[in-house]
Amino acid sequence: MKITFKGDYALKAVLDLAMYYDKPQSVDEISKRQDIPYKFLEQILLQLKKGRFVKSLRGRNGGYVLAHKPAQITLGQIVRFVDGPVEPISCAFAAKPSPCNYSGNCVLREVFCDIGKMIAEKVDNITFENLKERQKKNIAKTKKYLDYSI
Amino acid sequence: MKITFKGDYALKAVLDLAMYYDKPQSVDEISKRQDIPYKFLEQILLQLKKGRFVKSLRGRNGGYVLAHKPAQITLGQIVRFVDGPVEPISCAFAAKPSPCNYSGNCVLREVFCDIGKMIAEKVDNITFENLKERQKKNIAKTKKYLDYSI
DNA sequence: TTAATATCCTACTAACTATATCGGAATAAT
DNA sequence: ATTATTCCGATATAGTTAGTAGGATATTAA
Ligand code: FES
Ligand code: FES
Repeated sequence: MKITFKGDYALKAVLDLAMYYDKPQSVDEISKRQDIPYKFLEQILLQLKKGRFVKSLRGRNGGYVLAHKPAQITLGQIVRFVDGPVEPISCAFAAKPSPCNYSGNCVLREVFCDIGKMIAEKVDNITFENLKERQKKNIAKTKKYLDYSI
Repeated sequence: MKITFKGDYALKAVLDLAMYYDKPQSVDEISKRQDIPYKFLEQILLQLKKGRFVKSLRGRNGGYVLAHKPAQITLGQIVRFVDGPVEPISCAFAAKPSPCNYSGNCVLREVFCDIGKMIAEKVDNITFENLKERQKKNIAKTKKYLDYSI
């Protein structure tokens, strides 16, 4: 699993939409809050829309909303959709593995598959509801710290 | 962690040298046994030599040998040396992390770091002695199967 | 001594990927 | 009509990947 800037931006955008679940957020708002280049984010959200992770509302006061509840979207889904398989090498892909010649008993493959499964289990068990809650706690903690320091 | 062809080839080459620990193996032999393009492998072995993972013997009857015992070389060392950090994104690099603006309390970073540590722990605890033993068992198993099927 | 067999070294290339930017069309609210 | 927004396709630029090419240098066997 290599997470590119694009993938990272996508995760941030989805998390942002999870935090503001109730009303549509414009590309501009997300872009500024998450510090993502506007035009790049535009592309990414369009892609996420094609993947049915978000919905859009066009025209004035438009923007994006999540297509599902945060608890129903996992980190793994977004990462796979934007950055491809989470396994470290193609012979270990869960979906469409392409092993080398010694395929059958390649020890490296066994190791790569182990690692792939570990990663998959992790990312498939983290939802954006989880992330949202953790984010809220982090913000509260920072606020507390700031309150004390003033 | 994304393992490239180059990284995969490097691992195969080192494992091959671990299997034939006693005498030097030429690029040609390794290339044929492991099905790696000759010229590419040449480059890779030179790089591994710079990294002090292998030693070379020049001239006729020359070749490469491991610079250390298989038990002292880990999967992680080779992967890092050839393909870079095993963490999935730069803000989670153990060596030189470069976090985003919300650095301090970025939940995504926490997750990425968790995953990075998982991967690191795995690859740092697999030595080429381990791999060699597993490989031998696999070969024995295949042989047994072939013996029965004849 | 010479031929054969090796490693060593630098440079080159073609295809692909990453990270955007640009310019405008379509849509909807005010 | 004006303004704010999404939508869409093209372009750009730099870096990475997966090699290949051509020769220099070292060692040894005949
Ligand atoms: S099957 Fe992946 S390295 Fe052999
Ligand atoms: S620090 Fe890596 S995404 Fe925020």
